[in-house]
Amino acid sequence: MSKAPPPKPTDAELEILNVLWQHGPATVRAINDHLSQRRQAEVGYTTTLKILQLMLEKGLVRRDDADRSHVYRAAVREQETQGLLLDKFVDATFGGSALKLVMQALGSRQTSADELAQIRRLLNDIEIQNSTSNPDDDERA
Amino acid sequence: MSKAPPPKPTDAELEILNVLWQHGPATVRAINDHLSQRRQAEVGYTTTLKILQLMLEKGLVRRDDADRSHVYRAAVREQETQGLLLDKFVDATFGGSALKLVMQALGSRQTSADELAQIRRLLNDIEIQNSTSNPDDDERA
DNA sequence: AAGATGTTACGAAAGCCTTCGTAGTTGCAA
DNA sequence: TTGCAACTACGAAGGCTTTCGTAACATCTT
Repeated sequence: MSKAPPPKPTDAELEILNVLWQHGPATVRAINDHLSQRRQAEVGYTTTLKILQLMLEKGLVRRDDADRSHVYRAAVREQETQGLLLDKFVDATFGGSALKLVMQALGSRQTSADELAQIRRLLNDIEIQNSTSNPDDDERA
Repeated sequence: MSKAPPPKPTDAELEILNVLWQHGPATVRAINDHLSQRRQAEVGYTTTLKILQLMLEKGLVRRDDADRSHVYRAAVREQETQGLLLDKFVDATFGGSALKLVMQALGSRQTSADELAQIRRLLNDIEIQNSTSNPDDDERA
């Protein structure tokens, strides 16, 4: 008996969320301009409006309708949402194995030395965390 | 002027491809059994059949209809298909940054020491490749 | 030969997502 | 005040995906 979990956004909804995450709260007009720029063609204004209205019902965005031009802002966090989508994707495409996904992402794609270094740093952090807070994992060898 | 590229499989199609990749060529009956087992509930036999017929039209599978029970097999490779889906997903969800995806996958998820080691090995391989075949990348520091 | 069983082909329904047209409203300008 | 421009709300169409029912056909058994 409480707030329903925020649902998985669709493609168009995710595109809008990306705009909101990147630029902060915005009017339909502003969002629509960003979308039109990001794509090849113009996006119908009412299309963007409609999707935002659906997103409002789903709880993906909030809006401030004090002014005539309503201002929308993301109601879900970027990392959480990405994590949710990632889970589904890993399940459907890689049988739930995050390792396979990472291997594929790094393997079949050119990765710069910079990025590799960042990943190395992350690996170190994770291993430190594993061995300090979780000494019984499987750290032999 | 030639063969159209194989289209992006839908969720149900991907599920079937996973069965075919894992078990090799199979009849509709066998595929349907696998799907029913993998899910909670029974999958309608004709549902599986229908999807396979659509996949055949799209070029995602081939079939041998020499026998009365046709035998289907994947017509697209696992790695290629996963790579295709991964590209779309990275674009839509992480703005095209494979690095962000990897960080998220490794960060918000417990990863075993085994897996970390495998990733380290892959990183080494990649760096070796980068520095041998591409000495001018950006390897200062 | 006849019937039961299993298989393919096909049509269609239901649901979801995206898109857009239209109507109604509000605010501003002349 | 009248008219124009911008905005919201809403309905509906179109497309795609998934699901299933039904019909037609082949195969095997008795």
